Amino acid sequence: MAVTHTRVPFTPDADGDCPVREVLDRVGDKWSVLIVVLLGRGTHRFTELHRAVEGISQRMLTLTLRALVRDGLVNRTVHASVPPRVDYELTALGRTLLVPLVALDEWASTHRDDIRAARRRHDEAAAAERA
Amino acid sequence: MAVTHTRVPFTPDADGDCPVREVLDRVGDKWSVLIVVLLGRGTHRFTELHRAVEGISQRMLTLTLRALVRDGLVNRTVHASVPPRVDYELTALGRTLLVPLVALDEWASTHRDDIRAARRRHDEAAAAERA
DNA sequence: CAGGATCCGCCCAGATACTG
DNA sequence: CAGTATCTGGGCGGATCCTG
Repeated sequence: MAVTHTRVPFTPDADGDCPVREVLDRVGDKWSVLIVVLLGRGTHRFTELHRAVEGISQRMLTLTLRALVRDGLVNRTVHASVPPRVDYELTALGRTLLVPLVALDEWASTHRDDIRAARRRHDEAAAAERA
Repeated sequence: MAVTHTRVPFTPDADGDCPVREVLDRVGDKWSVLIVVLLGRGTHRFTELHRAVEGISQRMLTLTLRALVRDGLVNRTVHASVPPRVDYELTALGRTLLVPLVALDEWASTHRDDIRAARRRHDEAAAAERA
């Protein structure tokens, strides 16, 4: 490969690997962020999450949670009882992730109107173009 | 439907809409973040970006840039010359986005080893399970 | 209740060829 | 140089059915 010169994604490290990609693959995921933020408000059970996230399929919830557990962001606790009860909660690591996510949330809230306005302007300009 | 109670994605607004989704659809995108950060370092031409991002197809670069321009995050400037020259640069809005993105970057850099370790632990535990 | 397993459609992204 | 246009497949995610 010898990718010499300007490989410039987000502070790539010496290994030539990009740490941000690993994170973004999780953040970029449609559901992960939602779930992390939700769990930031407290422990939840599977079904609670299923209802709360709304729109997520059972399958996706399972897969997303598995990935989060694997990454050490979420703890899964099985209570031996009938009916079974499984609790999900953020790990310490997961809670630290909450900070930048909230920053992003605030940016989104602050600038959503700007983005919408920009889109409207852009689309109208494009429409005028075609006319 | 009547999803009254706990619909809890990221500070949903009165409209029932989630501003974060709009942002995440962009941030989550594999390339957008890379390009925004790249442009954070200065103006670039199409081909420069194509080389720098590395791995991105021409098509995806075009589509990504279009979306960013539409959202008012990036300016596209066509210089009437031969050969043609098109410059891309962040808008003021785009530069404000840089801040939370860098926060995320820093989180990623700081905790990448934690995540890797967690994954290793998880995978080894799973392997031991099967044995 | 908390998933696992399977099937399947659809969309997205890559590759390729062409153009102002 | 900076794109557009078209085809194509692989994968992601939903729906459905089943289990401890």
